Amino acid sequence: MVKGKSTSGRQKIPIEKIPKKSHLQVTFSKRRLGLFKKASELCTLCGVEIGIIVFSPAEKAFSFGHPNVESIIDRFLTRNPAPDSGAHQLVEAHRNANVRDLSMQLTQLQNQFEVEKKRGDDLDQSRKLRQRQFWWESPIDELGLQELQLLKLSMEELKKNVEKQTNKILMEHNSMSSPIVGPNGVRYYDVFEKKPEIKMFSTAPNAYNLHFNHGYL
Amino acid sequence: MVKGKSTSGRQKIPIEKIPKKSHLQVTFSKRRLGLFKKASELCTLCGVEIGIIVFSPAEKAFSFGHPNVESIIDRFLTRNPAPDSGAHQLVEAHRNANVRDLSMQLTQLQNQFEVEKKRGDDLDQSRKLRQRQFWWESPIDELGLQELQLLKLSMEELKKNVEKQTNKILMEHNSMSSPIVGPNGVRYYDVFEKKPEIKMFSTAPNAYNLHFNHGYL
DNA sequence: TAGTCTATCCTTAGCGG
DNA sequence: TCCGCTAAGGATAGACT
Repeated sequence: MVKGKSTSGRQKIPIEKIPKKSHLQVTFSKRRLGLFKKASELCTLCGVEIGIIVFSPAEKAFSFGHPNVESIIDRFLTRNPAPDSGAHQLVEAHRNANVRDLSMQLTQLQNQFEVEKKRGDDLDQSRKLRQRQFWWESPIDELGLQELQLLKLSMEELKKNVEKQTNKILMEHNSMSSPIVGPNGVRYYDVFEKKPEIKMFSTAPNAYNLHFNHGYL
Repeated sequence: MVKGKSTSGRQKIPIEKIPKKSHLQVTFSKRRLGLFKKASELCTLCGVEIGIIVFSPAEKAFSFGHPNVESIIDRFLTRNPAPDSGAHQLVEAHRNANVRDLSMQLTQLQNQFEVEKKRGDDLDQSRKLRQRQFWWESPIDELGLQELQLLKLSMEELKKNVEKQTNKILMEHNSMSSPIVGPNGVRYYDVFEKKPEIKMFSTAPNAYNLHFNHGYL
């Protein structure tokens, strides 16, 4: 879409029953989530316990509770002695215990779920970030001229460095008595118990801010 | 009061427990009222029934309810708008239904959880796989001799290909009338409405099974 | 403890996909 | 239905009263 004034932005609405069903449904969803979010923030900020119950226009029950709705209700009813027989309350309490158990499992699982979801999202995002950052890994025919030229220069630089490194390793080998591939199947690079310590490539000139994985080029 | 920067305006605060008691108290009051106001608006806008219970840090209970908290709680516990006058068995049945609901929610969430966890694990694994597969992206001083030689050959190949591609694009440009950078700030490669269709690098000889991201080298 | 003010930050109405 | 976007309107942290 073109830049200019694409969408309309928020308008003021009077606080009265929304006549249009579809609007009402959307507003209900959004504001219910907003309400629960505010409640959750209040929980975290002030370390308090909150329970919310909402009956939707379609008589469906939504609830929010920290740590869980049942226990809040339980506590509230206990503090406000309801018109109930004492014996009945005992039974009630017992039953609530079961429900509490379930609710607690639920809440706990919800938390784990959030954590896992976030992990997945983070990984996804870092993958996307990586794709943007390492533009030169795109299929070559999708790169532009400027990018190709940059890549070419960087390649030349890198090639020189690789040659240097190769020669260096070869020279080190020539001054050693052990063979490149040992008789026991020892691979040639197993003989480097100490890796060369000079990070030759980290200070390469004309690096053009490209970097291989860890900041080297 | 004078115009110039009299008071400080809202600052962002992290959503975590407020350490300072006095701040916490103020925030609790303000946000509790804000929460109740939001709830009231939701009631009016959508014509729904809401009950909220908040236990303050000082264990004091605050509640909001439309039409009133007790009826909401009752309805929630029984999932039945009718007051439990005599039909205790009915209430019982509804309560059991409530538990069943919870169990179902739990099961459902457990399934979702499994799915999300798997997604996370998969992403993680593919990242690790990628690190093994693209060994040549490791810091250069960690590569062995054979690997370096391989890399060098591949680099020479790649460099040649990049040169070819660059020249091709340059030649295409020279045979066109439009300038590389247009007067309106059109970037040089915007003039390619059709990307070159030949995937020159996908059939490059001596590719040594290396590939850039999508199988090209 | 509660109310006011202001500069920000956050929420969400209206659209579009 | 649910997602995202944009910008107007609303909520609120901090300071003061």
